[in-house]
Amino acid sequence: MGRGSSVLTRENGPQPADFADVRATNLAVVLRHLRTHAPCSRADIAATTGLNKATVSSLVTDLIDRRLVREVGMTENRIGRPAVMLVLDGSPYAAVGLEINTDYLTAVALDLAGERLLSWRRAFTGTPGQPGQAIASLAALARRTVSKLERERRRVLGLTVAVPGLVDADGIVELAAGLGWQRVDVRKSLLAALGEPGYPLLVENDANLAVLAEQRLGDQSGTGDLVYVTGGASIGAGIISDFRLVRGARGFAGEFGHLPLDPAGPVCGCGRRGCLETYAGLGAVIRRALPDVGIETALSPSEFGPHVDEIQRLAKAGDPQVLEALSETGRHLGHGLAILANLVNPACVALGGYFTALAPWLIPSATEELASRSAAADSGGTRIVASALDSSAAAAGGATRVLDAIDSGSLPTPHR
Amino acid sequence: MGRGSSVLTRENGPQPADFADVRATNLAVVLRHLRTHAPCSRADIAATTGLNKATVSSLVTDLIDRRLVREVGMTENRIGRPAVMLVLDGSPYAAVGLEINTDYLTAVALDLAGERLLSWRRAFTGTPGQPGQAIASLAALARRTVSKLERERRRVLGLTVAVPGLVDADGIVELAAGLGWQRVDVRKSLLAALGEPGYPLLVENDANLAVLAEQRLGDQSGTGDLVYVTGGASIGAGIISDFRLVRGARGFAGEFGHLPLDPAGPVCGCGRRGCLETYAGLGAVIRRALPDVGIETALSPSEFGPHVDEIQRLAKAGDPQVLEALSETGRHLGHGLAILANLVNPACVALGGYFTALAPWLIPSATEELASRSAAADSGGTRIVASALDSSAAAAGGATRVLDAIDSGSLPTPHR
DNA sequence: ATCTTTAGTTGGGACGGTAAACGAACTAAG
DNA sequence: CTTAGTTCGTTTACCGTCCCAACTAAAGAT
Repeated sequence: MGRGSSVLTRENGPQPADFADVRATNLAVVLRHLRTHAPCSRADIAATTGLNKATVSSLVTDLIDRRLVREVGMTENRIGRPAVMLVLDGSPYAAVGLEINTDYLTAVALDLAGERLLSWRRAFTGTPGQPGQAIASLAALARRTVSKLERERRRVLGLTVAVPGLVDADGIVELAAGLGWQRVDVRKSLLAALGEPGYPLLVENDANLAVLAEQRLGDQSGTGDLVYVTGGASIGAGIISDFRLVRGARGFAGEFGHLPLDPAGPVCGCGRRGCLETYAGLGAVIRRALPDVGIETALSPSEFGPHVDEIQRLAKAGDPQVLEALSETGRHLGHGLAILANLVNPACVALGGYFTALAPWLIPSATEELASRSAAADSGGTRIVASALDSSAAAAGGATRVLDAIDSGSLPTPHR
Repeated sequence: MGRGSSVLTRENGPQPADFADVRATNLAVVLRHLRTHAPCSRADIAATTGLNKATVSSLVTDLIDRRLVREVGMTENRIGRPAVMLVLDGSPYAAVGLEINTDYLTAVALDLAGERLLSWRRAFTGTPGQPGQAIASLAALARRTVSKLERERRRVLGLTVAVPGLVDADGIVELAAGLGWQRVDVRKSLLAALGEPGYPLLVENDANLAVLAEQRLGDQSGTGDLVYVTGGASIGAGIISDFRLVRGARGFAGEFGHLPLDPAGPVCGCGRRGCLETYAGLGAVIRRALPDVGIETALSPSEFGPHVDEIQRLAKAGDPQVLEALSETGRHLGHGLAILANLVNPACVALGGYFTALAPWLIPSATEELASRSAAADSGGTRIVASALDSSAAAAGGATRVLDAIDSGSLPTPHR
């Protein structure tokens, strides 16, 4: 009745199915069930998924052979034969996500169970127009990460790079204003710098990856219609609709920061007037909340952190000027979110970046503004919440994306 | 590398697959191939889809048994054994779409091959706050349509109703401003009025159905990222992203008409200021292009058609005031579309409703505005085009939706 | 000790896709 | 007319996967 009728069908071109597909699908079903419900027994899996007990046994054997699943002890003190409990096997694999941003590089690695293996962050300042240096730094970080994981005898399942900008389907960065990049083939350069590694390497917009992380690792796991808003000098949105990332024809969806709110508004860096960023970007908040901070020169990205901390401190202390500044910022943000919500009607908007730290003071006015501008009653069900993830969200999303591929049936080979 | 890895996998909950799914998938593959490539032979299908010849034979036999496919003659004058050509069998089935709008009711029926069996339109004026009457009229139209089709010995595969408003996943119309409806359970009422018919009955937003029609029947067939904009007194958008309709958590996505363009703009019917509708809605165009037409009273919906015709005539004649009015309207429309395009990055925006007739004069300025407001170069690849469909687009989309369900593998029973 | 309950395995059956061989039906050419 | 060559579609044997039912296994309950 509801969404898709056949499990196996896709809407686009002819894609015939055979038994291998059935097997892959069911392996993935078991894997996903185990990811969310571990530890549990074969019998549990059969009962919950509807698969036959015999089939589950066969699937689990296969997954154990591939070292994706491990048996771990038995249930006790219960009527009947004790059950062998199963969990995802964390140890033999790792998924890597990297993020490059204006002032830092991040690396995150997750094991198959989603446990964080490492979380590195280093300061970084790229020279606009010189993406080569930045990619070299990124490659160095990738090498260090991968070799650390390989020293732990883990196999790297894939690596995804988050870039704050427009990334097309082939991993070419069309435009990244904050980095000063234009038409940079990050995927190709990085593949070359890493010596054509065996694992898949992908490049994706940072907000798109962050929303994946929010869906998988954050509070909103299980929500099928979700938006994540990055908050920094620039603002971007990652949109998930019906469990799928909205990328658009070229992969440029989610350009949220330059949403025009007011044709008579202040001039934005992009040359137009009244963009959301000029009202709710980090610069605007700092100007509003901390007017003593110099406004004449553009703030350096590395200065942002302390200012946000200061704003948070003052807000906690109840400073009226700061509270009003945040309330006003929230209203503008809510204005922008209302536009987004009317167009894609998410169940939830998660505020990331600097918004997360200031969320308690932004959300009330943003929610109010959203409600007043929503076509549907009750804001169409859209709630605004603070992201549960920290600034490594995009990198974590990159690793998550690798795990998603595994969960969708493209399993690693049975292990040599 | 690109989109999904496994054919059978969906991202959400555990959905095990078995043989029936394989069969359904492959039946659907053949059906879809035939829809786009008919007439063609079994051998063609096998070669193009990658399915085995024997499998195709078996699948085709099955489809012929279900009377979905028909053999039609042979190839001649060719080396080798002549091929038996196959086409979708139009005759035994029909899919029905209805539309209710402020001033008309529409019924469209398509056969399996997508050929139009009937296209009815009748004037209609509902009393706001009295949805019961309107539903009775709709039910009468549905009955007439269905009985005509059954007299032709066709089986109705399904019926979908398009409503210009917010429709949730259960077919409840949350709000339809133009009709004066609020929380009307159209699906339930109509099911009751039709005596619980055997075919599936669904209710959906008009723009959502129109975009399906545009993708399937219009010029944009095959495009996976597409937007359709309805243009009448109110404006709505139907969004398809990666071949799937973007509905949102409650089904309220695509609320486009009340996009705020300017907080200092004119007051809109919704109570806010500067909504897109006040700039690009039909009323605004008429006021701009035909200032002699009374503006003091709200225009009745039934008056719209002649005015649009008049504007079109004057535009063709080169009337400078009308050309300027359309150019300005196009600019505002482009402004709104830029917001939409930055968020979902469609390959194409199709202009429907009254926009279609006036498209030649709207598109140039709209395209220019879109380009100047796009974050990506080249407008992110988004083109603005006139819809190839007429005012029955939403109803046709309703019928298309029924066919989509068939094409996705939920085939009718083998025929008694 | 026996019964009950639950877990997981085994063997048989059905189903559907694959591959290769085959007959059918045509054209081309001697 | 005969023979070769081509292509279509079916037939046959095979294999992999799932399902079902019966079975074994291992515990607590009586």
